[in-house]
Amino acid sequence: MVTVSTSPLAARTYHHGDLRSALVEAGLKALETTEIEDLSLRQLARDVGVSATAVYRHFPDKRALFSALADAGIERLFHAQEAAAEAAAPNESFAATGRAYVRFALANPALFRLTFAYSCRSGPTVFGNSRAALMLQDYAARIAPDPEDARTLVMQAWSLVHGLAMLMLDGQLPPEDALIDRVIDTNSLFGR
Amino acid sequence: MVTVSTSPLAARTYHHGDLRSALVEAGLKALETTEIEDLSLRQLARDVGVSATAVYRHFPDKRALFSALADAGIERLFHAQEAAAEAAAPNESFAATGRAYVRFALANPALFRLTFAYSCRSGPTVFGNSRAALMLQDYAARIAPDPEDARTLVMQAWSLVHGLAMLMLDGQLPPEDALIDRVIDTNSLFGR
DNA sequence: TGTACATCAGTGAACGCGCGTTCACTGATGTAC
DNA sequence: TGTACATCAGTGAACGCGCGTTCACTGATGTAC
Repeated sequence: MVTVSTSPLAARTYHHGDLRSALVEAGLKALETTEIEDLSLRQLARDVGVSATAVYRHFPDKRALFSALADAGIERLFHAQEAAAEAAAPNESFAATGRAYVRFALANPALFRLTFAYSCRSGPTVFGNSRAALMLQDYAARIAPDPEDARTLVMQAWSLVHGLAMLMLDGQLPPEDALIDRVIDTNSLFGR
Repeated sequence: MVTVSTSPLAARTYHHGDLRSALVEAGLKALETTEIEDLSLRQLARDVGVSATAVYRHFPDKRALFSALADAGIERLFHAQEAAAEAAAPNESFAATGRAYVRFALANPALFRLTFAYSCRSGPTVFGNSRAALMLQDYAARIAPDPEDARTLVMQAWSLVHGLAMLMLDGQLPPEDALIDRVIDTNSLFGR
């Protein structure tokens, strides 16, 4: 990767794929160390080695760029949950996906926040319609045969993990691993 | 209340109390119609009818001003919960406080968000130490005799209501009253 | 095979914006003697 | 009772800041004939 050069072409830091995905990658990278409110369109353009105006060839405005980051965030969150489910014992996998949700939030605080701040208006990839949500609905249907009960269970489980994640991110609850395990316990909560 | 005038003294919109509380009041008022990121120190000063620099006589910086707003938000949230508990049947009052928490968030979205965004570093009034939290601990101790269980129950209940509130605020779940009642159901969740 | 032309992803300069904060100041108020 | 003085909540001008977005442009690429 060429990072700095006087030649306009070599100054670009993206070689494979187009500028669009390079910007998204740079955004994900930046969110590892930057708060949402300090993340700017201009900075991402700088990171990629491109003028700020070049961004407008690929996104209508800043919001659209951030929405693309939110989509990527949902995808990553889902993969984290999927991996956790596969690693867990079958009767523990429901709780495992919930715990993975919270741990993902703690590991990627800025991305997690941006995901929920920008996904709601981004169109078809609202979390409620994502693959992660479908997985959750699957689990709920297995525990609660009645569809109405299952739907309620989905919302309860989602609220529980989302609330725990937010409270820990906001410093209201200590972000401790043991605490996550204790709070997200399928058996004690949604008693068998 | 004098609102506009060429006389410097009459231009002030606060008559009773000091500028500090006038600023907090103006902030609470502004949060009814303004997003957090559009709320500025300068605007609040303008609302009160005072120069921006006057604010610095009462708050070291913008963060401190916003933290004062967060404190006021916690207080209001607690009162909403308290009122709901008193209005409910005794065996329903635990759920009632939780439902009031969510309804408060929906009724005061910007204030609710600011409360949690700014209370964590504001010092002694972190929500975890507030009167609202004490009330919650009371309920939990009544349901779960074991102190460890009670502590877990506190965090589960808080996470549930906080998560539901955030998901509804972020447009991930529809902000419907019936849904709040169904999700926050003490009996089905923390079964007796 | 060569030429004319459309396309389109980039460029740099410029725009207007409101912000948080600092500075030296003013002028009313209260108090000590 | 009058005077000198400290206090302190206000003032307006100014600072530097980086932002999102618009504009007219350039220059490489591909295609039609």
